[in-house]
Amino acid sequence: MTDRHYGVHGEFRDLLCSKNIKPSYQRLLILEYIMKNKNHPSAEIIFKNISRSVPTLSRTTVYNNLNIFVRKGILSSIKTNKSETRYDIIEIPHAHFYCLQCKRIIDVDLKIPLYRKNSIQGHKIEEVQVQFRGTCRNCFNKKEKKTKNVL
Amino acid sequence: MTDRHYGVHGEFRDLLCSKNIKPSYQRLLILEYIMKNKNHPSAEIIFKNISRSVPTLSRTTVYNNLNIFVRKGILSSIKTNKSETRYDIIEIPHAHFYCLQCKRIIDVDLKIPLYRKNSIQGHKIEEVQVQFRGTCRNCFNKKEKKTKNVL
DNA sequence: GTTTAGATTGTACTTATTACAATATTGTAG
DNA sequence: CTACAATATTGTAATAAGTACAATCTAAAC
Ligand SMILES: [Mn+2]
Ligand SMILES: [Mn+2]
Ligand SMILES: [Zn+2]
Ligand SMILES: [Zn+2]
Repeated sequence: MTDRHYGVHGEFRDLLCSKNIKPSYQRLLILEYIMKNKNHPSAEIIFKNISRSVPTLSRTTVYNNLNIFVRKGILSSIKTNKSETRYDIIEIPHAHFYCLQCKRIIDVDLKIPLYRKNSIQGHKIEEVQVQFRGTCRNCFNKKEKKTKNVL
Repeated sequence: MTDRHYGVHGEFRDLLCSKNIKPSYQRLLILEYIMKNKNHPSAEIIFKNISRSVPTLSRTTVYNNLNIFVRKGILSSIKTNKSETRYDIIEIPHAHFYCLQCKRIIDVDLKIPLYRKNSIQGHKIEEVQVQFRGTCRNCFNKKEKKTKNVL
């Protein structure tokens, strides 16, 4: 909105410009949110959090811009068990662990040659997603404790 | 429905029984469809195809039973770019290629040690999904042809 | 300051899926 | 065989995530 505000987001501003996306106020806020909260948020979570400080924000704006960011290769969209889409910054390739209990998506560093292939069995690869599903460390420990208490 | 019909599906019948699922007429048809059409169908596709011969079939039955099959470990649910869930038999582990053009999900044989791990970084793994996205061989060739014609 | 392209907003709509209650089918015990 | 209980199926209504679209707003170029 103001020049001062834009100044604060210099880094994100440059990223958007480099991808030919006009760095609007809302776009910067959305990008900033994802960059600073690397927890693979959904559109709804992003909307709720930003609209606390910007009550005029529209859900449509969030959806629109997330789609633009994905198309332009800034974000990747992650689908889990549930029906909602979640978002992650595209930077160094990594895998994800989706916890069926707490619904968190946890980064998993995994060095596999897969990420470098640009075609497989004749099909042209644009993106690779490796997703584990199960019970995360936290939830597993909690369950263990409960079991012990019962004994 | 009839004993005769059950007989035809002996193999699928046994599979369901072994998982403690009652082998109802509808369940056998759904399982049979997925087993015989290994093209990762959606609930809607399964519904449309089976209801051609069984017009009384309800969408809810299809959804219910697909969910049961997933919970019991007979099927895995695959999420793509689009919002619909697609289904695959759990047998030998393999990866998938999702074509962004024709929306087909193509099996990719990929021998990676990943499949055998049962935990990663302390998180308990129940399932691994490797999904490539891009343009499949078919669609890529079609595009090539078009480009040639233009020249 | 006007113009104009593009961004945002709010509402209505779509699509996939689930909740739920009524009905139907099955398997079992008398 | 018949009655009963347990489970499955069905149809409708509801939900949830996301998209279409038209009106309004913004910004930056002239
Ligand atoms: Mn991540
Ligand atoms: Mn497959
Ligand atoms: Zn967890
Ligand atoms: Zn294709």
